[in-house]
Amino acid sequence: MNEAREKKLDRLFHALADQTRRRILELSAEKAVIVGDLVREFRISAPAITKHLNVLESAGLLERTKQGRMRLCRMRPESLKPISEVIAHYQKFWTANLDNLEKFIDDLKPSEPK
Amino acid sequence: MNEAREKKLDRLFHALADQTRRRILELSAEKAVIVGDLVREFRISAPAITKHLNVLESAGLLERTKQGRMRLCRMRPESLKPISEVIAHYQKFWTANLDNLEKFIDDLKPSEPK
DNA sequence: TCTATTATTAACCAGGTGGTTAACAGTTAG
DNA sequence: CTAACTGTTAACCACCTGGTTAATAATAGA
Repeated sequence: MNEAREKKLDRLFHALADQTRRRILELSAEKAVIVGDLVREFRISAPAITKHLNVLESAGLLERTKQGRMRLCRMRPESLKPISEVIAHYQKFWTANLDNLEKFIDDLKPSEPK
Repeated sequence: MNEAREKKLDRLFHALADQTRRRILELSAEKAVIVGDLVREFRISAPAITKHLNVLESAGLLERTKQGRMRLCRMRPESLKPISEVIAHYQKFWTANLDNLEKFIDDLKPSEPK
């Protein structure tokens, strides 16, 4: 019943419970993206985008930096760790696909440090 | 842009974005639990619990069965798979802790089939 | 059958969410 | 300095959320 952690999870799950926000994360995961590009990508107003960015930022999922008169956004993937832990906690109840997961992890490894 | 899948993710993430609902899942993950016990566990009214159960059920996270005049609830852990996939998609961006994750998976395995 | 128990539905309420338009602020370029 | 561009803030709106109490439905037990 760690209250702070529970509130953080509230913010994380809520931030992810929206298609537009998940899309923003996807677009900003690999490289920083300009806010204006997001406004052009989605068919909603600039203030609406700003609000989504605020939600994502206050959940810790994204960080914004200034660059000239433009703002850059970049997802912080490691912010998903708490959710990953929650999910992992329940995976033991559906262990049927455990081998698949293990294989997936192996595929993920870039290369053996040897 | 699979619309149905995105809506399912909306419902899943939204259902999880509440401490009470996450707690209900925790309580009902290992064994079915009686609705009345949930009402007693939390300090909110019975109708409030019913609403939470509706949210969880419509997200596919929980199923209810009748037993006499009582209702039993049980979490469906495999319903978390879609979220697990989303998270896994981003884990490659925080591969620093990949070894820890791998170790975690190994710990999870009940025993080597040998 | 009549009563008590268990849970849901109905009706309502305060507060939050996601969208809008209009106004503002900061930065770059002429 | 002035004008244009980029993004945020302010004010507003319809709708949803999570809670309440009161009424209802369904089952069990006397």
